[in-house]
Amino acid sequence: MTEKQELILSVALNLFAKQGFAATPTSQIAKEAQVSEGLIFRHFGSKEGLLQAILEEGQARVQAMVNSIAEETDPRRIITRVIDLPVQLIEQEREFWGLQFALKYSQKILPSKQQDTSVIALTKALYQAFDTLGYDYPDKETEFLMIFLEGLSSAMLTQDIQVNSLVRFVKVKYDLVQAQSSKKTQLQKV
Amino acid sequence: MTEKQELILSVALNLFAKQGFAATPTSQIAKEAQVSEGLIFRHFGSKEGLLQAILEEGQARVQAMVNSIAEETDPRRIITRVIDLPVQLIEQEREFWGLQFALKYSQKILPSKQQDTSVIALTKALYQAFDTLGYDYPDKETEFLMIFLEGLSSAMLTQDIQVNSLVRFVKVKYDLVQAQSSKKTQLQKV
Amino acid sequence: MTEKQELILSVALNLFAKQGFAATPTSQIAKEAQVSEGLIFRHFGSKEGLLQAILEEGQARVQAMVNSIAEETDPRRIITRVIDLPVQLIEQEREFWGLQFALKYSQKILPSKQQDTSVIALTKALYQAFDTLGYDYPDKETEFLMIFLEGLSSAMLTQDIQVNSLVRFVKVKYDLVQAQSSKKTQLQKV
Amino acid sequence: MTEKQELILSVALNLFAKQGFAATPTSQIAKEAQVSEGLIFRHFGSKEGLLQAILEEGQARVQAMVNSIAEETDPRRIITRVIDLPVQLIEQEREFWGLQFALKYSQKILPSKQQDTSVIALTKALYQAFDTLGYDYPDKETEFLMIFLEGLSSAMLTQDIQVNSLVRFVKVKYDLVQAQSSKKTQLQKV
DNA sequence: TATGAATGAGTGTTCATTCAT
DNA sequence: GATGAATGAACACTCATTCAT
Repeated sequence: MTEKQELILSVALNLFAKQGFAATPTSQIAKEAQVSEGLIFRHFGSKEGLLQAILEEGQARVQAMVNSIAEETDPRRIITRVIDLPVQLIEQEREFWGLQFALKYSQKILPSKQQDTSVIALTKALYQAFDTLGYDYPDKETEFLMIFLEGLSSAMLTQDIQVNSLVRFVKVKYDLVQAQSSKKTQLQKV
Repeated sequence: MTEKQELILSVALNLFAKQGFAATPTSQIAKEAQVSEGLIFRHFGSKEGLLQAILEEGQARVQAMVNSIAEETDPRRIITRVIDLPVQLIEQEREFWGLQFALKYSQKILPSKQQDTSVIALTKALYQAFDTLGYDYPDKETEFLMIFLEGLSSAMLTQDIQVNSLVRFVKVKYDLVQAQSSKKTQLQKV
Repeated sequence: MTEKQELILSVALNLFAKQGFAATPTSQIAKEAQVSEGLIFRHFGSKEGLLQAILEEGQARVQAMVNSIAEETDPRRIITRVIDLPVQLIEQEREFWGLQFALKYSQKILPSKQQDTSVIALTKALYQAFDTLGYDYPDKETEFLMIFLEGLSSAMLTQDIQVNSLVRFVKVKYDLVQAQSSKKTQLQKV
Repeated sequence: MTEKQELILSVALNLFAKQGFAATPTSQIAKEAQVSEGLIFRHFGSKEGLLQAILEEGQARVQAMVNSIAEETDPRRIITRVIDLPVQLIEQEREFWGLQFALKYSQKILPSKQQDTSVIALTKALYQAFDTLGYDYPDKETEFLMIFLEGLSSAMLTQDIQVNSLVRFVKVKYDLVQAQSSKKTQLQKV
């Protein structure tokens, strides 16, 4: 991966995230990266190929974090880290994840099996954690949490929310940290 | 709103949902609606105007349901109906909501104040419900549930999930229905 | 076929014949026809489609002449008219035939069954003429003449030849006209 | 002419013949010859220069054969060999001649004086042969035969014809071989 | 109201050619 | 000699939009 290739990738991610994939002409990428337009096609074959390269680079980083979580043994720690994951990812690479979400609904991308792999690994780890902790419906519990986290990611990207206090609130729900007050919630462990 | 206008709107929604807004040429809409391309512009001014019209028509229907929920007085009933709302909406108008989600991330959305209005009304209703029921952090509880429901909507649109059992699971968590088994969950009411 | 369509067709034939199909950009056709480039694609779908339209228009005219020959009954008259055909065609529409020949070798065109049809009809008519006249190998005789005429067409398009005297010479060979001198050729009727 | 130069020439001839000159990118030639694209330009200066080199190499081979014919003294033998020439050339180097014909009509040809030279030499030899044999219009006779042979070459390249029997038929016409049957043709020696 | 011919700015992509190494 | 990254000028084609009828 040459220097210019990295440059193109980074400029393209910027623009795709800001303007959307379809709305970003390759000519603009070339201009802002100060390379010829042809170079994009020499290296990535097509605009779509460029997008793939961006996604693959990002997915590699996700996979590393997911693997690290899957290796944990303490169930509480697994759940905690899964809850923290979207916040970390999005804070580190907000643009990448904005693009990722935009693509999910745009009929453009078959989510590159790697993403599926991450999600599956995460799901499995969560399930075992809930199971170990004696939750009665660990599968539903897992599904519930995963869906919430998808919503959370989406909200972080599109709204102004106070993530930290919300995350803490969730962790209290799952008994991962002490509530600051002594009061209990009414939410039940099903 | 003449017959042809309705026809254009309906064909356009179909195509936008299936192919995406940017990827659907007005020529295709015209052909499938069997009207001339010029007519679209005479009626809706621009392609963007056509999109607005679709969105507004849909929002009107949402607003009606939201208002009906906001008029409820029983807090449990409010929460129940809020939880049921996304399922109802998406089952009734899956195409419309697919488009709505696609737009949300596509930098395209001029968020049509009406949508905000609905969300605000819903948020307020939920907050009062949780407050009435004595939840300690009704604001966080509201935020949590709203975000979960956003995730749920998204999951319904992009994955194959068993909504009914999941929704029931959630309702048990919020003590809105009896758990089928006698077991309790570990989730705490914060 | 609107006025502008005809205009495009005629300008395109001019340019294709002069510069070759591949070497003529649609932008140049548009500019010289003083229409927008998009109009070419609206009417003919693609550059290739434009070429097809040109060829079909020309083939229609050929077919008419061929049919007229095929209806002749006098064998001498048939042969005479077949010999005269390339000269007439090329003198009338030199550009069209230049294009036609260029295409034949350019791997671009499958010669549009209509052309085959004309050739077959001509071949059949010639065969019957030679047969009627008692030639021993009317099939070979036909093949020989057809191939000569192809060479003649080619020569008319690429060289400066005195067609008239050459054609007369050929007609004498086939005993269709009187030799101007009394001498005989040595060419044999096989 | 190094080994790599020959390799490039041969690959390029293959591709030009198969796909046409304009439709063959230098990148493809480089890839199939397993050399860098730059090397083509170092050796041949330009794509056009590459074509010239191919053409010249081929012409050299033609010239040799033509010279050999021109040195014949027996007029019958000259005519025979001229008739056989296209068959031999095309059977030996079909690709080269396919390219040659394609170029002839493609407005591309800078007719490489060498080709003219061959044709002129052939024409002169034929003329003398016909003259010696007492043909009344040796010039017309020559022109006629040359044009037929051009048609024959073209037909060999574009159609499926039985060349051998046709060539034999022609030779009988010119009284160069005995007809297989005893019948005579009606073709006259003008 | 309704048509559809016409526009023109833009899009992704190709390709012969150059040049630093 | 040989490479391959890099260029930039084209190219075919698309599409939202306009307008005369």
